[in-house]
Amino acid sequence: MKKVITRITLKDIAQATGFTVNTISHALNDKKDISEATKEIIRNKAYELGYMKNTVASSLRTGYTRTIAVIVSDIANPLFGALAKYIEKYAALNGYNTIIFNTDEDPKVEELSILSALEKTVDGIIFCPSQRLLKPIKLLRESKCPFVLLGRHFKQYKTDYVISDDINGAFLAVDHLITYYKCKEILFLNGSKYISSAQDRLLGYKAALEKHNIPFNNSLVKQFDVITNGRPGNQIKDIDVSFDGVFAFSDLIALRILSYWREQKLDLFNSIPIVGYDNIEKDMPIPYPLSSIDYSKQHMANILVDILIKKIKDPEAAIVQEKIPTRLVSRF
Amino acid sequence: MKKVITRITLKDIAQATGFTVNTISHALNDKKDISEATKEIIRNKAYELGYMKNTVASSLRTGYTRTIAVIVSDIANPLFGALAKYIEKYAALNGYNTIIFNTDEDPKVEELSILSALEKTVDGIIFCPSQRLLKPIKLLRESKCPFVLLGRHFKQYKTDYVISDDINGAFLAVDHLITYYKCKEILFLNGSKYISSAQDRLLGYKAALEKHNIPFNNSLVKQFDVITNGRPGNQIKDIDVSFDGVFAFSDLIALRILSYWREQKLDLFNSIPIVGYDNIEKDMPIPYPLSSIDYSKQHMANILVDILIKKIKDPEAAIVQEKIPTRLVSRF
DNA sequence: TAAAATAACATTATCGATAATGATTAATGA
DNA sequence: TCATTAATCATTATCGATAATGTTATTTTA
Repeated sequence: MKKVITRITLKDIAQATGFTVNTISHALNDKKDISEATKEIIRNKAYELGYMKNTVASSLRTGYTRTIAVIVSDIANPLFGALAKYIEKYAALNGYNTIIFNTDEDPKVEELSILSALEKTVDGIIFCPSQRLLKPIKLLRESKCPFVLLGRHFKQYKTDYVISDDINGAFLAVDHLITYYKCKEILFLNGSKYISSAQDRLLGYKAALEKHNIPFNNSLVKQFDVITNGRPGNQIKDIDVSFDGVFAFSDLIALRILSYWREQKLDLFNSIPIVGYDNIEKDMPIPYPLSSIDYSKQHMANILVDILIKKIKDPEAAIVQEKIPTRLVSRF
Repeated sequence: MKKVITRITLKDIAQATGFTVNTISHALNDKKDISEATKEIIRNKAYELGYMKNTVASSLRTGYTRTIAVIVSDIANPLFGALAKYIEKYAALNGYNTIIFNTDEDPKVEELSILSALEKTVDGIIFCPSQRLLKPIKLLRESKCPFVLLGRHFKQYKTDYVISDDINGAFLAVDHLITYYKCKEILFLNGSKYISSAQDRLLGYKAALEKHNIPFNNSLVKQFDVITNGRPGNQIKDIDVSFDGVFAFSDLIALRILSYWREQKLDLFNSIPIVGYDNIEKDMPIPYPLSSIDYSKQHMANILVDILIKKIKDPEAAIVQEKIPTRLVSRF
C-alpha cells in the first residue's frame, strides 16, 4: 500500500557529510547560523546526491503549502483561461503553485471545491462565485483561509475582491452605441441576474441611457443564466423585441449571437452594431470586428495574486477592493 | 513564522471520544477492524467538531498526494483550456486535484515545472512537451514519476501518450479541400517543426496530395514556431506563394490568418476554402464557418487521466499509446 | 578579567496521519 | 475443554522537514 519510491532526504545528506539533519536543513535554507564553509559542503553534497526537497514534509511542519487554489466556473472560457494563465505565471514567479477547480457555476461544486482546497491546506484561494447561494462564500469566510474574489463581489459581505470597473465599462459600451451609431433601442444580453457584475453592468447600461434621455425598456434586457456550457444559440433565437444595437455581457455571448445570425443568414450579422465585454480578441484572433470593453487581465491577475500573498503573510492585512479600469476598443 | 491556525485533528476526536488516534483514523477511513457502532460514534463526533482531514499529513505518511500536474504551453489556448477543463473534471471525479503549469513552449520553463511538480510529489503528470529539447522528457523519465504525454510523442522514447490521429486528421482535411473544393495548391500553415503532431500532419498532408496525384510543393508549407503569444498576423503577412486552399495546423492559426485577411479587407477572407484543426467551435462560438478536424477532447482527457491513474496504482502497467479518432466537420 | 554575547552546530520535539504490530476478549472448533 | 481464530481496539514507529532549545568554543564587552 505504501509507496516505495525513495528519494534522497536530508538524512542521507546528513549521513554523507557527518552533520546533523537540522544542520542540513538550515544550510539548504541558507539560515545564518551555519558557516559559509559548511553550507558549501552541504550544498555540493546535496547537488551531488540529487537532493530534492519534499515539500509535503515541509508543509506539514511549517503549515504552508505554497499553493493557491483558483476556483472559477470554467477555464475553457477564454476569459478565465487567460486569467488562470496570468495567475499561474505570476504565482509561479512568487513561488506558488496553482490548483484549479471548475465549478460550472454550480454552488454544490463550489462548496466541494472549497472543501477540497481547504483539505489540501492551500495557502489561499482565488474564487469567482456563482452567487447563486451564499453557502460557498460563508464556508470560505468561516474557514479563515485567505481568499480574494475574482470578478464578482457581495454587497452583504466585506471581502477582498478584484473586479473590472463594470459600471463604467457598461457605460462606455452603451454610450458608444448611442453616440457613434445613434442607437435608440439597445438590446442588452446580460449575464445571470445573480452575479454582481451583471447587476453593475445593468447600472452602467441605465446610466448611459439616462445621459442621453433614452427611456429604459426592460424588455430589451435579456439574461443568460448559463454563460458557459450552454449550446450556441440556446436561448438567443427566442429574442422577440426590435433593436438597433447590442451590448453583450461578454464577448462570448456576443459571439454566440453573431454565430447564430450568421448561421441563420440573418442580415443583422453585418448591419447591427454590437459591443461585447472582456476583449478576448487580445487573447485569441476573432474573424469579426467585435468592439469590446477592454481591461488588463494580466494586471487583474497580478493584483489578485499580490493581494492574496499579502493576506497569506498577514491575515490581518486591510481589505482591498480593486476595480480594474475599463476602456472601449472599437473595431470596424 | 509558524502558522497558528489550528484545526480539529484526529487527536481532538480521540480525546472527545476516548478512543485512540489510530482507531479514529481507521474508523474515518472505514477500515474493517473497527465495529460499526464505534464508527458511528466517531463519525458523529467528527462531524460535530467539524473535522477536516489534513491531506498534507496523510500524504507524508502514505506517499500519495492525490494530485496530478498538467503541464501545457498555454491554458489560454482554447484547445488546452478545454483539455484542462475536462482533465480537471474527470480527475476530480476520481479524487484527484489538478495543478497547472504554463510553459510557453519554453524548455527551461518545462524543466522548472517538472521539478516543481516533483517537489510537490504529485502522483502523476500530464505533459505536452515543446519537443525543442530532450532534457525535460529525460528528466521526467528519470524521475520515475508516472506521466502521460498529451498531443505529442517522441519517436526515440517509448512512453505513454494520447494524441489525436494526426496523420488521418490532416489527410481528411486536405482530401476534403481537393475533393470538394478542387484545390490544387494548398497552403499548409503548420505548427513548429519540433513537435510530432506537426510532423505527422505533414505526412497526412502529403498522403492526401499523393492520393490525388498532386505534386508536393515545399514552398506551400509554412511553419509557425510560436503558436501562442504571437501577435496576430505576425508572420502571416509574409506569405509569398499563390494558393487556392488552406489547411491550418490549428483553428487558432486558421483564425489568425482569417483575422488578418479581414483586417486587410482581402477578398481571400470570403473566397478561399480553409480547414483548421481541433474544432474549437465546439467549445466557443466562432462567427465564421470554419471547417475543422474534430476529435473528442473530453474523451482524450478521460483517457489521459485513466492511463495516468492506472500507472499511479501500478507503475509496472503496460505502456498505452492512444490515438483519438478524427473526423472532418465541414461548415459553410 | 569575569561576564556576556556570538558563532556554529547538535538534541529533541513536533506537524497530523497512518502503517506495522500488539493485546484483549469473545467466538469457534476439534 | 483447550487451542485457534476472529473481532476490536491500543501501542509504537514512522513519513521528512523544521521549530525550539541546548551545547560548546570563541569573541566581545564592561
